Amino acid sequence: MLKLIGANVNIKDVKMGVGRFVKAKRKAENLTQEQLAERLAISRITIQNLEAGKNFTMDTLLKVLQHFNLLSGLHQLIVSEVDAAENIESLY
Amino acid sequence: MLKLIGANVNIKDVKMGVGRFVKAKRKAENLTQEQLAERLAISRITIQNLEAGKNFTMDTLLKVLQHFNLLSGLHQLIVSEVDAAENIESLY
DNA sequence: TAATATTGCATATTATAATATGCTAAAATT
DNA sequence: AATTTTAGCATATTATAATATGCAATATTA
Repeated sequence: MLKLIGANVNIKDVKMGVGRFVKAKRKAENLTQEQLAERLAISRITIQNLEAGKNFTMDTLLKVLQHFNLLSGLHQLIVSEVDAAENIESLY
Repeated sequence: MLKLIGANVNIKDVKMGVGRFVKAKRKAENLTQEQLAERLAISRITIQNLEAGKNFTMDTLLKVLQHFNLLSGLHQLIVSEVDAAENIESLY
């Protein structure tokens, strides 16, 4: 079966993607896992596991995103999605 | 001090936003916490905690997003961000 | 508005994420 | 290329997310 637009993404894929993303952002700032970890007051192993696509918590992810100045943008995105979702139901 | 564009978002705010978002999407499908939970093979309490802005794992969030057909979109977004981040470093 | 269903929340238990340590492989530095 | 630094990974321990249960407060429905 030929698949034109790529669906069938599983949860593991997304976690791996997040891991690659964090690693790329970290490298872009020339930080070691150890350096990033200590700035977020978490352990190197937690960064290592996140980058390796293991399961992790929202707190860990959000600390990382906060370091890369992505927290406000994410929050705005979520808020606008909430408004959209809440307004759709209020239309009926 | 007057703040024009809203920064200063903290981690708790984002988790609360995710909670409101999930609740709105769930309500839009007329599902109870119990119904959503059983479809994702997790407990109602986990949905309750997520919606209340407590800490939660990526697996929990991604199961929820998968139910609302948002996993592929998120994955594509991440992949494009990874490409951007990796290409920026490869430019130098 | 009475009955029923759903949600919020507290406590206790279980599963697992976060952690520390130690080692090996791979990069980076000299 | 030898040395030093960094990253990956395994095992064991600790902290905490996920869970079950019970009950009170709200919604929802009859």
